[in-house]
Amino acid sequence: MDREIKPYILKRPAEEATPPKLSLDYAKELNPQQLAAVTAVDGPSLVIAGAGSGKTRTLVYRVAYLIDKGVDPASILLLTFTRKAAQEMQHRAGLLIGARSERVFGGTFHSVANWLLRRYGRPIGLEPGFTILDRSDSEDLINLLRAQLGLNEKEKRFPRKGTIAEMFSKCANTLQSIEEIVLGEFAHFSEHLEALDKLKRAYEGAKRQRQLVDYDDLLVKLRVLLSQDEGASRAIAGSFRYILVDEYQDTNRLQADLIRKLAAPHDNVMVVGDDSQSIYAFRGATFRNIMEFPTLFPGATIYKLEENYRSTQPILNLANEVIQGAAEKYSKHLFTRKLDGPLPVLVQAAGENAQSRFVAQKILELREEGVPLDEIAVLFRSSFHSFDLEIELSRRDLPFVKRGGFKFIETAHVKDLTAHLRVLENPLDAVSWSRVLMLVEGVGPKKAQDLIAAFAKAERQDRPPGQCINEVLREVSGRSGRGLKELARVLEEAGRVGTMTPAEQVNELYAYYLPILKEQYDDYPKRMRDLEHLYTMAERYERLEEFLADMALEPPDASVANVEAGERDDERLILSTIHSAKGLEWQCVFVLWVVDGRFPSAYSFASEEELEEERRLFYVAVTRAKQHLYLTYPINEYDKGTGMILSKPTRFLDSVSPSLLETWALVEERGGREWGPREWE
DNA sequence: CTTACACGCTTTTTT
DNA sequence: AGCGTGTAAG
Repeated sequence: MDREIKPYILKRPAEEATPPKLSLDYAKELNPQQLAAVTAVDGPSLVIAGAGSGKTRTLVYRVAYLIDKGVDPASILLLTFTRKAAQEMQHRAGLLIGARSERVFGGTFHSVANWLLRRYGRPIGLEPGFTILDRSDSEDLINLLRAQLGLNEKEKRFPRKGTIAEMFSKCANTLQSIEEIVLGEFAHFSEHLEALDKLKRAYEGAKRQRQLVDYDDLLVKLRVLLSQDEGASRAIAGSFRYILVDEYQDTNRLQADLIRKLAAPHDNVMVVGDDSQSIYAFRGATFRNIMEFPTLFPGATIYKLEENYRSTQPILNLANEVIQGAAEKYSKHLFTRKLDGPLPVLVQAAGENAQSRFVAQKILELREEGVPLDEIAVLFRSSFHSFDLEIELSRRDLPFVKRGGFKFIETAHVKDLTAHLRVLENPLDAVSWSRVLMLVEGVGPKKAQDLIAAFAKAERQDRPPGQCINEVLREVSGRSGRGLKELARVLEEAGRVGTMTPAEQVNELYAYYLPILKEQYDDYPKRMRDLEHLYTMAERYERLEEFLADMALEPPDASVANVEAGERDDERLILSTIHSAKGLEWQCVFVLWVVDGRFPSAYSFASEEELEEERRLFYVAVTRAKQHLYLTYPINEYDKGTGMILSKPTRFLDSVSPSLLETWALVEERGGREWGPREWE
């Protein structure tokens, strides 16, 4: 029997329907200053956007406006501070003008440079499969070379690997020589200048030879490419006709120069930022970029966004007073129409645990009052400042996620497993090789280096490098022989080109690594779950190269334990370093450890410039709050680092009029409960 | 000569 | 918790 077949129409998603042309009423959706910036004509423009003044909104509408006017989305370059920010803007632009926005080229400076270098980098000696070194990888490589050059003979105190990496990084980001950096900022190591210079050359040579690229190199090499290879330079600069840069106050000299070069053919650059929120000087950023933009791009138009849509007047009053003390800034005056709201509160706690208990208790109260948990954030200067609070929150079953600080990808077991993936992708990667080899029983630093040297020797033109390496591994006899043969087997298995997805490769290597993991860590069950998490992340990729690059450039910031704690409840409290809270906002914000010595950190006491940066950091923290702001400071805390007893609130409140703050002191409840949670444990 | 392991010291912020 | 250093064991 024949059945009648009825057609059922599958609709195209709404976004793909023909988008309206210039249908947005820009004048209605934006205030006059925002509108002026959004509809600015071609040429350079600088948007000074105070905290909460609708900076993202302005950028999103600008993108929409350009596309609406007929600009090809693919010719718009949107440089943001995190890839998340780029995605969010693309999404919001999509809501305005449809799917065309997806073709906007957006990301961080580093991810854009990564993309361009893989595509155009050959002329300057970069193969598309190059490996990105994260900070600890580059430290490891520096350490290796230092040993090889015999520079760790300890006659005089030689800088640690971390310090050396910092020096090299500063050179790259501030466009200065090693001599300028050492004499200027590390004068106590100036006697080692010659050795450091030699080490720096060795480091650069080793990276070049082995197709390794550290974070700074991504930018440095792009700059080299733009100035040395005319073909690539024309192709790149020609494909971006409009450049938008977010968070311009946190760019460094190198990045400013890149923008200058990318925009050379047309000068269509709009940079957006707030000099008062510049908080990345430690990695070479300088708010002078924003001050000097009009010099770099003569004829730039300046727009100022001064209406704050985020915070109440009492919070803004405090913020304005705090930043009043800053030495150098574009003058701007923030105002709001939300006149009423509670005064910010300065809370004195008898100690760190009292502070934690206050925060936890207050959060429970706020939740009773109807404030959702994900509208509350706890901010702090340094990642470890929240350890005690984290324990307190777990005890009370308050779900939270922590942002900033230690990254998933940086944990030892995840690094171990990815090192295996990386040697498959780039057999020249000596840093990963040494990590991989040292995991084998009976192999230490010496044998690992010998093996890596043997790989280079065994290499022959007529065969793939992996094969030569495996032969070397198989020939080893003695204590480590068995382990190395096993390693060769699994690498061959996982390395079959083209037949395996990244996820399958992870799986293969996981099976090999598991016994090593169990041997090494007592808490291996937790770590196993992290590695399974790595597997699910790998499933999203088709190519190993892409997976590894993304892991280095945009590492997921929570370890699995945290994520799970959060997923029990879709509402979760945010704990975050102030740096990671940049650009975000909450109904209620707590700032921990607002005590002189922690905030500003005692490290910054010596330098006026660093103190200024801490002040701006405090300003950023305060301006995250919409309604409620609690600043807490424990007293009588002994600081091991400096030997000081910390008791005084941050100096940034010294000049603030008392009428702008409520002050509370915590008192223990009398009677019933004589014990604190500490003894109860 | 190497590897493995124990102990004390120091710890900012991140692409 | 991780790094560098010193020491015992292979």
